[in-house]
Amino acid sequence: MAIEKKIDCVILGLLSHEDLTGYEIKKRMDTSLKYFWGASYGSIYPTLSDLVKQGFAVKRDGAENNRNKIIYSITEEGRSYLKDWLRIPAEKDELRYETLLKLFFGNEAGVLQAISHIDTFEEKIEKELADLIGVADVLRNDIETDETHKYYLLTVEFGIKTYRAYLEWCKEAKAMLSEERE
Amino acid sequence: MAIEKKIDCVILGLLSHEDLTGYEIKKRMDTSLKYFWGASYGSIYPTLSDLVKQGFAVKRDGAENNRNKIIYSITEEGRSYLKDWLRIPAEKDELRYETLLKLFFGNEAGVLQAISHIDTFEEKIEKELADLIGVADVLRNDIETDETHKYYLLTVEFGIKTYRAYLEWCKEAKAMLSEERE
DNA sequence: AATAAAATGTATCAAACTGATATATAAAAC
DNA sequence: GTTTTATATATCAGTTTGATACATTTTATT
Repeated sequence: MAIEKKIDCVILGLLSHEDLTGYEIKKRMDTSLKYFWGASYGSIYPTLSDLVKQGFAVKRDGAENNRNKIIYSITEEGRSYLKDWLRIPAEKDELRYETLLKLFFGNEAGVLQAISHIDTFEEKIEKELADLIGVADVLRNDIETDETHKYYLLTVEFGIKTYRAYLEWCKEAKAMLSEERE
Repeated sequence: MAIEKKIDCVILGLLSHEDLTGYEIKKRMDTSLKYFWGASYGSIYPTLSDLVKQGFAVKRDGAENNRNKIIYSITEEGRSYLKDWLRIPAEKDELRYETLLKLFFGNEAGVLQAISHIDTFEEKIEKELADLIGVADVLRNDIETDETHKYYLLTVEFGIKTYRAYLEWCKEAKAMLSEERE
């Protein structure tokens, strides 16, 4: 039983915390995980079907009150599969920054345009850093209540550290580019 | 003429510096660009054909001395397309770190395994940081000769800054996890 | 000099994944 | 009372990866 797709493991990871619908899984991706992982509906829904077929998850009808939703739970086999995946070292840590790409080819467009790209990046990072600091504060408060939050906080602190480094770089990069102009 | 695929722009960007074969483009991806962008043969060769069809590149037979290789050059139309793309702000800066994913679900596997993932990450980053520092030294020396190297250096310094932040985080994260154990 | 190994070069393909979109209902806001 | 937003499932064309096949040339080893 080879450990293949990452998306399988991510969804099982989320289901190991709590029962979720496909829609809720997508929400987790777009909030808690968005700084280091992403997934689209086009991968989530088919994967949920596969997980059920493989016996790693079970679905039940969640029509309790109102809406026709499908709630998924992890099985023992699923939890064991997840643990196997967690044991093996991470294979790939990848960054894909269009900002750096445009900067790399900056000679074609000139200094002013390069500075403009850095400005845009800086603003975005400042906003996201403020967000992350907020999340970290909340997490530090209820870290005693929920064990999983300790690990969650670790990833948030990774974000805060690197975003601060990004902002330092923005300042230095712009200074370097500006001084070239004189 | 909408600006669609990123891979088109990356290849045109590389061709704006120098004429290249598909194989050489892949090499650039795996060296100069690898810290912030990647591409596979499966996207490079078909894209080169498309670029020729669209008139953004021309190919010529490079069988001068020995090997049957195909050398691609950017056209004026290609350069103009590239400039258009460089003008518009970056749309997506994305991080996809499996290490953070495994850490996020760390509660399932425990503190020791989390520390082990951080150790692996730390070692990899230390190696890559040493690499980047070497590249930066080389670039700073010939920055006068080649204008494009100024922009190249900017992206390398981004890497150095963030990798140092990563290493700081590794230490703090491990300290936090270790103290929890007592 | 012979042979093995590594590098250069083009090319394709199944499988994975994204981004967009379609559809429908329920809750909230105006 | 009506528009807008949120909840919820689902699919699909187009993009991209990772692996592999194939062939030649250069470098390293014996």
